[in-house]
Amino acid sequence: MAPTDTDKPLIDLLRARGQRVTPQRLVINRLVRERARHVTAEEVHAALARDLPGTSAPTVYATLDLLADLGLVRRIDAGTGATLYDARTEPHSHSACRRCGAVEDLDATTDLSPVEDAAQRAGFQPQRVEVVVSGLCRRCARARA
Amino acid sequence: MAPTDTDKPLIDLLRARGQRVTPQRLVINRLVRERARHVTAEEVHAALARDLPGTSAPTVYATLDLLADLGLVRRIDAGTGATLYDARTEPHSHSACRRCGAVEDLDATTDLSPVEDAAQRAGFQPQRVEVVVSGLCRRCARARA
DNA sequence: ATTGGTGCAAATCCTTTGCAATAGC
DNA sequence: GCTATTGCAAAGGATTTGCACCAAT
Repeated sequence: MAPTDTDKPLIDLLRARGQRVTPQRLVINRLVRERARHVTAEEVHAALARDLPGTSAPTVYATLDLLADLGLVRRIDAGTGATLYDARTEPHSHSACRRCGAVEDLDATTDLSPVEDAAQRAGFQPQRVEVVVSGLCRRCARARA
Repeated sequence: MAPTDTDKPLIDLLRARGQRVTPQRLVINRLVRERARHVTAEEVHAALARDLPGTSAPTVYATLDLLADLGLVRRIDAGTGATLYDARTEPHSHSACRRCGAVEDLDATTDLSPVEDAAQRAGFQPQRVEVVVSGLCRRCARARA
């Protein structure tokens, strides 16, 4: 498993936390990055069948959660059934189609600090703010008409 | 099943859509309203054991979704496992604790129209915007320290 | 050599589906 | 009476757990 540039941040973070560098972690990290955004655990698992056969579903889930903890990926709960993992970690919103489940990025500049402030005022310790617009994607809106 | 004031809006909406007025629908509607906010389908089902024994889980789910369709309740997907149903339908944000799963209302005045606009620009037909702040509630933040 | 990670299988949790029986309209 | 709703049982999908083995440090 020769280290690549993609691996470096992960390796450093793992070492810093005294956690182990395993092929599963490296490959899953690569997969999430090279794929289109918004992958499900299931999609990662399927892709692994090629790159690292024998990898188990629990390992995929554990590793994706680890990457999220490390800040390398972002978890998205768009209410479409499966949790999505996004290699794009900077703040952005998502649209989620109620009918087909498609989730897309939205580039909107909204100041969400009032929401975080409200949370803090309530004694809550905010870590992340998620904005999901639900409705109908272009295709499904057309199909309905 | 003597009609109450709580029932009226539901009855009117059902009639308008040619749908039937059933005891299950009336009671579930009442329950969601009289309880604290953010009830799960499971909680409603449990409460029904008292008010209308024998009601099935599928009926609870179908009815809550119907109420959401009618605009009488709001579905909330806070990423805490179960879908929540909220009798408070006007726009407001939520905080969701990563550790204990507690979901609370947040009263923050944020203009979310830029997000809706971005969605529309992308050809998406927005129906609702959901804002969820995830982090640690007061209790869990204290417990961790 | 330690012990954190992994794979396997099974369990759990939430929700939906298929179908016959029931009850609104 | 017609057909939407219901209940039952069972299936389904996503994720987690328990435990023995393996491999990174």
